[in-house]
Formats: sequence, structure tokens, C-alpha cells
Amino acid sequence: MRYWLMKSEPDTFSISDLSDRPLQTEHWDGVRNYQARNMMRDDMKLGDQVFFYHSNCDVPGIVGIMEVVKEGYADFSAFDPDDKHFDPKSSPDKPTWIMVDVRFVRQLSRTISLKELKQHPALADLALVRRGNRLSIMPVTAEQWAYILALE
DNA sequence: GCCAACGTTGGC
DNA sequence: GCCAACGTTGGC
Repeated sequence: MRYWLMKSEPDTFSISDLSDRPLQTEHWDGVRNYQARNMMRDDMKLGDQVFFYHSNCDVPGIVGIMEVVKEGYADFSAFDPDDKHFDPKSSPDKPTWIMVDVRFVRQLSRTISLKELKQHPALADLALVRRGNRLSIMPVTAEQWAYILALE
């Protein structure tokens, strides 16, 4: 089993939005970055555990845990001309963009902020704290996962 | 295939 | 709202 971190702006889609969904499940649509796409397409498997990260907000940080419940499939938001993430180059026959479904597991008892994560030498290799990293989906090692959860 | 211009992300 | 750091686009 692998571990991941996925970012979302809470104004757009927050951890509470996820837990309010039917079956507490949602498809992670709208990712339009090839590196992130490739991870969802090739590497994310059923049962993988994922940190939910709130970005672009008062206190950016990890707020909860979710689980992959459906592996990569066509991101249909790319087919809808009215969708913000419409991409005319993507078609149902040959989808350019891929998404997975995730299910709410639990909220953390507190937000583990980006600021705090940056202070731990053990997490220096975490993609999130590397300078200039803008990937919205990134791998987390088992060691990093356990270390971060122990901070809770 | 280079690279400047442009758009986006996201912390601060 | 600013702006650094990227990724993408498109002219050449």
C-alpha cells in the first residue's frame, strides 16, 4: 500500500465537503498537470491512504485522511464545455485527464500546518516542503506518513 | 528544439 | 494583493 498527499483549496472543496458527500466519497476531478495525472493513472491503488491538505488558506496544512476507493479513470469534467476544467483535446475515447475516487477516513484532531511540517528535519525530503513545489498530488513514504501522524 | 511570454499555484 | 517558482504555449 502506498501513501499520498492531495491538495485542495478549502474554499473550493474542503475536508468537511468530502465528509458531507454521499458515502463520504468524491471524484478528484480537475487535475490538469501531467505529473499528477500520471500518479493517479499509474500508481494510486485501491486502499492507498491519502493526506488531505488545505492549500491557499489561512493555515495551510494537513487536515485529514482519505482512502482511494476507485482507481484512475477518465476525468469527465474535461469533456464538458461549461466546466471550468474543460479541455477540448480530451475525449471519452482518448481521455487526456484521469481522476480517482477518494473516501473520507477521518479528520485529524488538529491541523498539522505547513509551517510545522517545515520545522522537522525528518520531513526535509517531503515534496510538500521543497522549495517551489506546486504539485497538487505527491507521494509520501511510509516513514513520512508515520512520522507526520505521530505529530498529531 | 529553443526560449520568451504568459498563466497558474500557493505561501506569505 | 504580491510575487517567486513553475508549467505550458507558440513563434521561430
